[in-house]
Amino acid sequence: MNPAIKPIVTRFPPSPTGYLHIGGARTALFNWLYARKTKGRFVLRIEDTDAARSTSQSVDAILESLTWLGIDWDEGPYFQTQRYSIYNDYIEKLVESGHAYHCACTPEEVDRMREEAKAKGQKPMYNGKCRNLNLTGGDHTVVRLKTPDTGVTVVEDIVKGPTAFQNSEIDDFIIRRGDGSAMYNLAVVIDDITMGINTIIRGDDHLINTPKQMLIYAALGADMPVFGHVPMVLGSDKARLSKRHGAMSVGEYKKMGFLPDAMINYLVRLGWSHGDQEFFERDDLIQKFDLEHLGRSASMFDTDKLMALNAKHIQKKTPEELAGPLVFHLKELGIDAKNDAFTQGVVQTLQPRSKTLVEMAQGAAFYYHEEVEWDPAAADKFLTPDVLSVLELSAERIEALDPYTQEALEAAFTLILEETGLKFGKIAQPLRVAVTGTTVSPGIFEMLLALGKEKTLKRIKKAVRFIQDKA
RNA sequence: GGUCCCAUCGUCUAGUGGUUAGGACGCUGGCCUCUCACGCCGGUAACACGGGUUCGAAUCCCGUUGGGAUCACCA
Repeated sequence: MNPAIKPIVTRFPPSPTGYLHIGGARTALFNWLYARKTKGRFVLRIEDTDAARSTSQSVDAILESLTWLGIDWDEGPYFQTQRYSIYNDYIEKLVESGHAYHCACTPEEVDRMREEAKAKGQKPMYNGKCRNLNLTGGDHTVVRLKTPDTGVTVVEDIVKGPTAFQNSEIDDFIIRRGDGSAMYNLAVVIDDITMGINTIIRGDDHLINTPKQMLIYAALGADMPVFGHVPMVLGSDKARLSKRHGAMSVGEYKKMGFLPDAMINYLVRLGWSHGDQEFFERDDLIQKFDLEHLGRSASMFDTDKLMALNAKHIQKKTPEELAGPLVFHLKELGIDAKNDAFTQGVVQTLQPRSKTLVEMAQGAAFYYHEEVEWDPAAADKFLTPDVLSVLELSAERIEALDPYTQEALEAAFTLILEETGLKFGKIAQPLRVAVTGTTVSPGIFEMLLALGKEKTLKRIKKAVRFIQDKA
């Protein structure tokens, strides 16, 4: 198949009944990647025909999450609620061609049929009562597809392999409700046909719908798309991912300080592989993604691994790229920061030691505070009379530094060490506590540099006074 | 229950008849070191079970077991 002649067209069709969750994001990602890789098109379609559960807030949230992940669409979003007349045209066609028929049976009647069938140990199916009655429709009449009684429908699934379903297992399912609205299986097929979708990658909870949908394609004489059903993402107890497994919406992961690139990297590896490679950047992924290496078995979501990947992506990014998102997370901590040279300097010191942006923001807080806030225990242990003179000397030497660079700082302390005969370990912790307030921080020199001369001096001097007062 | 799908370290996976079964996360020993990290070196740990096919099976077939999905005038 020459892609120049027949471009790949994929789609993502979320139901706006909640936020974009992890599993949905992964499905969207697979479709998007495949479209991008093949230079095809990616269509976004909102399946909002369930009026009771669909909300516009959900639509907004889903669009926002996709945008955050960097998954962009070439067409849409289309809304199924705006396409009812299209579905009806096709349903009429199906009735006229004899592939579908009106059915006047009430839901109660159908329930009874199912009960009776069950009682006889048979499958609970519609018994085809109206099948050959040639009803012409009317109030509360539904339309059913006339499905074959014999033979098999084989889904040539590109991830599961060929999967056969006995047509006798498929009953004459409803394609249009009594109120005139189209049912899911019909709407999906008509949408996919009219939108030119030729590659459908979706969760394997849809695998059982597929033969029904294929029957509609066949009845319409339409080209069959390529199907690929990827396994579900499970929670840590191997049950389908749900709220009780913790965060499941993409938005929550943004709040927790994950990078979109890390999310994408993690999600794609959940069910797809490229040999031993674990770390992928966007462009690399678009280039390497394929359908051949999609996995067939379900996988569990593992936050630890996401975390590790996030740390790697944080390390790979430039301070410029990270400063913006960091500002957002600093704001969450009540810190007003800007994406400027100062923040970028801060980022640089924290990059190798932050697994998330939240962690980075917490580690960065001390840089922004007007006054140092010492951890009592740390101050008690390290801001002691025996380091008073070194701290004073440090302040003196730092004050004289011009220019204030990391090299100059290192040189100044090398000299102090020589003069005093102290080991660096002796003065590093007191200095760290004096300036940051805690015993944990980035390396002394890079940290003093990022903090700036003025704040550094102010804090060391404050520590000196603190020790003097204590004495 | 019927139908369908799935099965390699705890987790994500590589593997497509012949490998000391590889990598990553986690856990862990060590190195590095101004703290915490990063990084580097090493360790731990898997082919669910039973039958076949084959000179030879993680790889192919069947069964068992165990998971999952689905059985609507929801999507």
